[in-house]
Amino acid sequence: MFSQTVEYALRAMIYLAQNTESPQPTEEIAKVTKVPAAYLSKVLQSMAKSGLVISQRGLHGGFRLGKSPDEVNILDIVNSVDPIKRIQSCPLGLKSHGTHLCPLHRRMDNAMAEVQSALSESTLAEVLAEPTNSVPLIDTTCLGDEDSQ
Amino acid sequence: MFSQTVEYALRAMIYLAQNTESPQPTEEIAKVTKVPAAYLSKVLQSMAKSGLVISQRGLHGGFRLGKSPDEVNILDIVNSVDPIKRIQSCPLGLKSHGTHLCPLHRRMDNAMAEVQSALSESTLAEVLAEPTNSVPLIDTTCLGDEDSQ
DNA sequence: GTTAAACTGGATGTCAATATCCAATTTATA
DNA sequence: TATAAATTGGATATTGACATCCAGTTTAAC
Repeated sequence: MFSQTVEYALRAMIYLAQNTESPQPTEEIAKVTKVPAAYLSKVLQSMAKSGLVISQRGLHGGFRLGKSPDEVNILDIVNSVDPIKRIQSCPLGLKSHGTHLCPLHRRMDNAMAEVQSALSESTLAEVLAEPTNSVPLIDTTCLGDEDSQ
Repeated sequence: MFSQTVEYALRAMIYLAQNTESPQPTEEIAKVTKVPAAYLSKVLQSMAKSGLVISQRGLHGGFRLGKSPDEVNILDIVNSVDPIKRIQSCPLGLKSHGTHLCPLHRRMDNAMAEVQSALSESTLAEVLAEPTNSVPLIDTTCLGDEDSQ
């Protein structure tokens, strides 16, 4: 459903939203998010091109968010690395269908529209503010939370 | 979002729902659905294993629906060839998260749940019964429907 | 300026999804 | 029972997603 690349991009963005005080080097992000560092580098470059993150070269460089966490929603991240392609016209190229999708493709496209809608409703800030025992990227087993679900 | 294989499977099932009087050979289905015949053969085999279609070898053989069109929904078809994998537990393997997904993965999984829900609401029969100028697989440009949208 | 940390871009490798081909088998019918 | 139509299963390409590697460039700090 969602590509591995999307999953990696989301993790990296969460990490950067949790660490805004200074640029975070790829190696550090990779370690915490458990993403292959060399590949994460490409994903971050891709997100830098769309302005989701800002890169800083050189000593003490790394990546930081390009926007405030409350200005970035999940769909922005997904679309940055692996855009959801809506069905714009008949996949069979039937001329009489054109942009007026048949009931089958209308339903498939509606499903994708629902995904877009759902993902666009949550910002990074909201995801991180939600009260929970499962904080994204953070393993609390070492913190003695035996009462958690 | 959805694989090419899913698109092919849906087209084939629509075709079989439109032609229930006799088994339809792969070549014929491929021609109408514009799917590579050799590949469609594999897709049909896959759907035969899950009972969505029934194969008949030999002269006048081919494929026919394994169930009535009103007993097959779109999700059944999608799951038959390319199952939607829900997020069952933390993709990072964080023990403290386990099956209690963090807000990020909860939202991604909810989006997938919405897709499942949307796709499960339409049967083949409903898709084909819906009044429209764009009948699935059928190109009406030759029929003089100049008033269509 | 030198150095070490860090990103950049290109080349390359790996693997699963997509796609093709064909010999073997099945089967209706003449 | 001979034949032609059709699926079956295996082998084999092709392509794009995922992943790795490295030489080159940038930059903070000494």
